[in-house]
Amino acid sequence: MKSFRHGQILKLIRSRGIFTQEELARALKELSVDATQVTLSRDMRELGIVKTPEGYRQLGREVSSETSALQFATLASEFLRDIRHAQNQVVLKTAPGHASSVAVALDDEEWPEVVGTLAGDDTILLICPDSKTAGAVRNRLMKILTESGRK
Amino acid sequence: MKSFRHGQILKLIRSRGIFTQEELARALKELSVDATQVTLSRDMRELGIVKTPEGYRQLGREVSSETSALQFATLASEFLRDIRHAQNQVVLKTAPGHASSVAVALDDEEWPEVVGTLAGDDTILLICPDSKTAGAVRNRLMKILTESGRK
DNA sequence: AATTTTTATTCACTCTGCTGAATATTTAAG
DNA sequence: CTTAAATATTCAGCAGAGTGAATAAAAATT
Repeated sequence: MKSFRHGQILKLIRSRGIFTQEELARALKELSVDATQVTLSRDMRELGIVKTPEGYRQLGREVSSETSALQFATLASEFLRDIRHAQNQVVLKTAPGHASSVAVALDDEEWPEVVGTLAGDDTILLICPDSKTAGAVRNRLMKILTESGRK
Repeated sequence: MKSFRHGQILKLIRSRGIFTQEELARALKELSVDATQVTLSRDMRELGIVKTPEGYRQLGREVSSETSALQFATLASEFLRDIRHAQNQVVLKTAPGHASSVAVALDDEEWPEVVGTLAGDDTILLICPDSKTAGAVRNRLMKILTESGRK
């Protein structure tokens, strides 16, 4: 529900003026989305929404920093199937059709040791500066997998 | 971990003969994947792997039937941001880059009321036979969202 | 400045998916 | 047919994410 609620929140604050979180809660309810003020407060932060005299507004982009790390780990443990290392590249295999999703989540993490990312249907190619770094990336990925799922 | 383990299992049974689940467990361990026989038994079923005189073999495709329903609901509640209905079409908005992932999961469910699916970067277009069906699809999707996340 | 309104935080609960230990069942071997 | 090996199932525990009630803090109003 969270993501959909986020979508509806953005839609609402763009289309009309919303001035309090309680008001937002009522507006969401009309769209079949139930949420308390507590939840909305969290959402505001996660979406990077601020209060202005003209109502709530989203500034810049979503605050993905805290979210994305979790998201990549989650997606990886859900869809990542293989990790291979060749020269300065790391090749990831995912479940069919899920490569771009995993790649986007990884991209959001902005690893300095990854120069670029290319996603096909079930394959992701990571370009690293050199072979050694590629190896390190592979290890880092493995670690994420074994640590998140815990066995 | 599960998905990666699945990937490694497939890699193993393709590259060399594996004849028991205990043997598989040992082979996996060398790839840094720990799993008990219980887990492997489940994996065999989920992957549609059968035992043959020449070792384990995967037949046909993955048995996604039980898995995919969960997977779509999970992905939808994670990435779906908006649902709109126009004529015989339903347009879904997702988080940037995650459209194909959600579309694939939905495709796997093989809803009879959806004639076809097209995914871009953050948008999915569902084609239905007619406007009424499209409306029903929208409702069904909404229901999945509100029921899975439970408020 | 005092009071009310609005927003943020803390804490605990729930729900879901994954896993393994113990155990039952099935299959293979003798 | 009996026994041993391999596999499947049941049950319970664990961990992570999301949420709300109660409450604290901050902002706005008077």
